[in-house]
Amino acid sequence: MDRQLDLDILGRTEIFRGLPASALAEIRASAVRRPLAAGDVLVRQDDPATTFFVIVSGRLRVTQATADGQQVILRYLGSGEIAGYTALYGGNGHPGTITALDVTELLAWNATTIAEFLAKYPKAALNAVAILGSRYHDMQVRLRELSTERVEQRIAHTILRLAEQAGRRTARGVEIAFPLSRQDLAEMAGTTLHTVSRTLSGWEEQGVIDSGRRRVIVRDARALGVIAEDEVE
Amino acid sequence: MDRQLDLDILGRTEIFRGLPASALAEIRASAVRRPLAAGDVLVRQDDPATTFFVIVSGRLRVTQATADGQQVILRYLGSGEIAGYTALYGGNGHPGTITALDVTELLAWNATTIAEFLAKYPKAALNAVAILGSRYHDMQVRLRELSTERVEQRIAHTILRLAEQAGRRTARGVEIAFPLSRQDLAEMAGTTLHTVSRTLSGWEEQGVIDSGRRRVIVRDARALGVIAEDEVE
DNA sequence: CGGACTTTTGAAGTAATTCAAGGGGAGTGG
DNA sequence: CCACTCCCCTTGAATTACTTCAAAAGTCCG
Repeated sequence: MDRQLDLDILGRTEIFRGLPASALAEIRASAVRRPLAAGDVLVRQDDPATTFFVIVSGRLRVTQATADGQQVILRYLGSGEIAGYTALYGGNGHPGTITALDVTELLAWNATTIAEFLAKYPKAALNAVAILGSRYHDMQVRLRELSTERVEQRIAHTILRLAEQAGRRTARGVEIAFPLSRQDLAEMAGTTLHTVSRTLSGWEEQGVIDSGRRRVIVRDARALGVIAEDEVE
Repeated sequence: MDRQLDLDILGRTEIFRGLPASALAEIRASAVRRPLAAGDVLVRQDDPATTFFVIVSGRLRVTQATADGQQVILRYLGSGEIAGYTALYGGNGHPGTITALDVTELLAWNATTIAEFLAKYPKAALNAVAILGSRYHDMQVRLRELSTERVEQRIAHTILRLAEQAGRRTARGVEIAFPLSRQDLAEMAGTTLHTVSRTLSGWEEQGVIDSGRRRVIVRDARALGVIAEDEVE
């Protein structure tokens, strides 16, 4: 029964979507459940990529740090998404540190098992191509934003993206469904928490957003979109 | 004979590496040769991704532009590399504009053909996973650099990367093997041509590099590495 | 040798960071 | 239930790294 549940879930993940039940059963048989508590570290930056994960439930954050401790948030991961993609192709080491934000449930395989599975079921390999292609695409867009936009636009784009990815409709607007501090936003938008704080204060006054301690609610997504796109002249 | 040559070349490309000769012959049979002159545009940003390319010889540049004309150089592509990865999985549209820098020779397939090929030969799909994974990885590193480093370090990292990717040993040092203007460097490092010019002038005085009109030669890679890594305190 | 790019360099301006201090909420422990 | 503590957030003021503006000097190519 638990098995059955997992098969349904597996069949809806981005990597195993579209596979026949027999394949799902096979991959399920070699999986290991891995529960995490909030704050647990799943993999550390530069660790060898020996394990591949699929997120059953919960939320994780991927960060990359510099030698002197500054860090950048590369991505948030939610249920159905993969973690530890480097294990799919024998890459060098994990590009970042992955930390659980909530209680999180994962399925885990070792790198060789998953690689063999991709070779056996082309659909899974094609899913992997699509996942990595679209993540690559996202990064290109973020890189361009970081290069060409001013801070206010970048913060706006960051919030819009988070709202789309993890937004929850509420009475007051679209709320980002996990705790998000000023510091977190700064590490996504490439700025400082001070600038984020000042910017959000301004938007709050204009009624564009609503925010509090580690909480952001988008009240007027359209206005935020204008801020994000508006080129200054 | 021409066919034979192409099979050898195909077998050495990042996407078709490791495939049996029969598979290579099959993929060659459905390929179309596509020659480009310097300056030709292969695909335009946001165009639907209908075609997939492998570079036989030459060099291309991938840029992404904003609505108001600012642009960023996402990547340079050389022989053996793929272009138009979006066609591999039916992604939305090309993330950037791809322009030939030299006379360039490509092989082209339409998206459905290449997708079927990946499904038929898992090794090719796994190669694609590795290619996209490593490009994704590169972008994560660049994003982190752009977020946390100051301009001088970013320019140093950019030049070191280019020297590694397209460096040619010469008597005076490692020369970047294609024309590279201050503007180009600025669009890779996220700054302006003025700042690049000033920075290179300084390095030239110190004997770290040698440069001229659209030319950069790294004389002292170690010194450049120190500049790139040195955190300011 | 003319003309179009590319590069250089100075000077002024500014967006955003850094420095600094204080305030407020949420949770904990007495 | 109140007080204490730890984060997180806010806001001013000073600083600065970098851009923008401006002009001139190279350099390559036809």
